[in-house]
Amino acid sequence: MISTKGRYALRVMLDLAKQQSDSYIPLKDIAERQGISKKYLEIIVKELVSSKLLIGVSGKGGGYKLARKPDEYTVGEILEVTEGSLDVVACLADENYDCPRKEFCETLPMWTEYNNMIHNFFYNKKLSDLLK
Amino acid sequence: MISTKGRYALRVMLDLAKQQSDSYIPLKDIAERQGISKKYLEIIVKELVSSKLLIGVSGKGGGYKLARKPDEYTVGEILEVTEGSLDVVACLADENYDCPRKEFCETLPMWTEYNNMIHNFFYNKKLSDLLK
DNA sequence: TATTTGCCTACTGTGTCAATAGGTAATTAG
DNA sequence: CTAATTACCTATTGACACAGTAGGCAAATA
Repeated sequence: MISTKGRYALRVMLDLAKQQSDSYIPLKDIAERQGISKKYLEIIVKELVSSKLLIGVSGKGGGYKLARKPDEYTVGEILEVTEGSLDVVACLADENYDCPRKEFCETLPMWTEYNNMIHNFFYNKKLSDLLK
Repeated sequence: MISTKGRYALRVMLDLAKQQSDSYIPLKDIAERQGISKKYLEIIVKELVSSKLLIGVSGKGGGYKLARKPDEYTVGEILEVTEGSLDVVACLADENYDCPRKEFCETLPMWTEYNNMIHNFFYNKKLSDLLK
């Protein structure tokens, strides 16, 4: 399940991608356009800034803007910031977890296939692909 | 994220699929073979029984067995019982939720595509496909 | 200097996950 | 007929994440 965090993050990124001007956009404007609580968005946007996906500037005239061009983002990297990981089962999400059943587990191959499918799906989609 | 509930359910089904005899298998045996707490499995197996995926019989000589042949189950239906739903975003999982942004939402098409991909993946896989 | 804006810490209520605990009901083997 | 076995039922727990809310501090410019 993709949580609201990830979905909101994507909508913020798209909202900013549609602003053709290079100036900083206040979060208040984005929140109003998107119909999302500004307070809640602050949490999400903070993570996007610390992951260098957005640039934030304080003070009057400040706000947020994209750090790159829309076609230089994948949906995958945006979701990964807010969702933590796109891995679908604990066996694969936890790199240092060594499952004792992995050699003969009958379900692991399917989970691996599933995991790869999802990664391909989101990492082959650019932010710009969502703009119609 | 697929939870342990779903993953355990699949392993129970597979464990039973591998028993070629038609008799009832006690949960205790399955729990020991799979290395999963029997108490926890009870919860999961109960849901499988009430969904008619398994048949359970009480008393001495009782236990569980598959209700159909392994190639007559899809992985999707097994997971759906324990995971509640395979839908990946709230907008699509909730049938009677009418999102006011759906007509112009730029992310909805992607979620729909994603949702379809996952459904296809799991509903085109039979339980017997996991037996090697 | 006043206003705008991002940034920081903390808190809350709700829900689910992953179990555990203990008892009751059903069924058959001896 | 009785004792053993097995499923089934209700309840509880601790940990954690989600989806916010609240209030104040810091930065920067008009």
